[in-house]
Amino acid sequence: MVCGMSRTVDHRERRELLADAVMRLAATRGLEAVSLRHVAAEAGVSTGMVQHYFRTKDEMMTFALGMVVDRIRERSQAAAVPTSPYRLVRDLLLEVLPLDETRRLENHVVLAFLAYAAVKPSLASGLRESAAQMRAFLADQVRAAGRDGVDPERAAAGLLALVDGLGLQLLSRQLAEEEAVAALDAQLALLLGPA
Amino acid sequence: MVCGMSRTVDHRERRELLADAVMRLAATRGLEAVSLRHVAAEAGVSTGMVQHYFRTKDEMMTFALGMVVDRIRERSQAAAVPTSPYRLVRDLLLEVLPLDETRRLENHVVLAFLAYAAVKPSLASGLRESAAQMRAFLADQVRAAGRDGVDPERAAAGLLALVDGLGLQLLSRQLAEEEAVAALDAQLALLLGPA
DNA sequence: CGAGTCACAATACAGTCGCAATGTATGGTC
DNA sequence: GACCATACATTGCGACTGTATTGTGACTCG
Repeated sequence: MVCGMSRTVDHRERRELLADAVMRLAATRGLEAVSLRHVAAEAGVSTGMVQHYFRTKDEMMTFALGMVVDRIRERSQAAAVPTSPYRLVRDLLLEVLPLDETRRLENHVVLAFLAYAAVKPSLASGLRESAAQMRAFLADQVRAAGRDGVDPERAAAGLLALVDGLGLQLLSRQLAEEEAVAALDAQLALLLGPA
Repeated sequence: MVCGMSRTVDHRERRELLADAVMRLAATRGLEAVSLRHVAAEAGVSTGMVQHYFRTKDEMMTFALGMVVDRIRERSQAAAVPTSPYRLVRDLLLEVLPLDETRRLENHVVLAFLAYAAVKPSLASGLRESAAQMRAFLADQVRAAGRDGVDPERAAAGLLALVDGLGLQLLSRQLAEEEAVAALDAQLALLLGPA
């Protein structure tokens, strides 16, 4: 081999395997339960291997968070089939809400990291960028809907906040899934018309 | 003294002193930095004293969270001067948002505990109860406003979610304070009329 | 066919954790 | 003044943490 890549194993793949273990641990037992040994046990490998692929715990955490964020983003984009702005926005936001077990897991992880990122600003940048991206997209769609009397930027920010809050309440079981969807639909009807 | 109260010191007061230290630590360095020793150091006392007033760390955490929730609730009630439903709701929700440093601190703590409570359900009950209480109040006010076409329960849930999300984005500096207030006002105008 | 790099495993280490046990000083009760 | 519960302070312990170090096969390259 000429390039400096690894010889027989796929680094990325291994790191994602470990990050999956991080995610499961964080979601089921909290971020504080995420230690190198626990991650290794959860993934069924030795702690030495974890250290081999992540030189430090911070590196592991950052990678895991990035992976979760990427997955959410990818799934959101996959759900965005170009129909009406209304459907586009609705599908996108529904994809972000924790309405099934895997998304609950992911949102759980994001929440844990969000609380953690308030202390470690290096983690927050990824979150912020991803949110800004989605806000811009939402604003475009609201603008395309062309309802007069609504400021697209403002509406997008409001929608994003609403979805964040709904996700929060879904995670803590304060809201049933239908209620959350209904609340979102009501808001969409107000902003984008009853179409 | 006849009653079984403590002799010279006020238990409640001491516990609140320690819980204040917990809150400062949680807000500035994260929940994971909250240890008996750190709390003791932050409060300027010995770790033995912390143990004297809280038999276990869990007890300390639960008390601290309850204290924060109570403070937020008390301040909200204090802000509720009976004028129009619109003003009532607006003042209440504005009081919940992290718009100054102390409220940032408190919201920060609530967020940290919220992430933690997903794992320890015993902590979540207090949060849930407090939220349900506020939701009922909001629904009453929306009903009193009597805008037709809006379901009060649904609108209250939506408002609560919106405020939660706005708080989240304020904490992570994704939103400026004026933007958050503007988003809230826009939503209130939609729900309660432009009054 | 050495030489070397990669992928991992195992262990050691210094530090911190929650918690329990113990010591002591101080006030109230009789 | 004897007695005792309260209010701390101190110390120690076992478990656990992240990280550094070292060892060991396997595979590649010259």
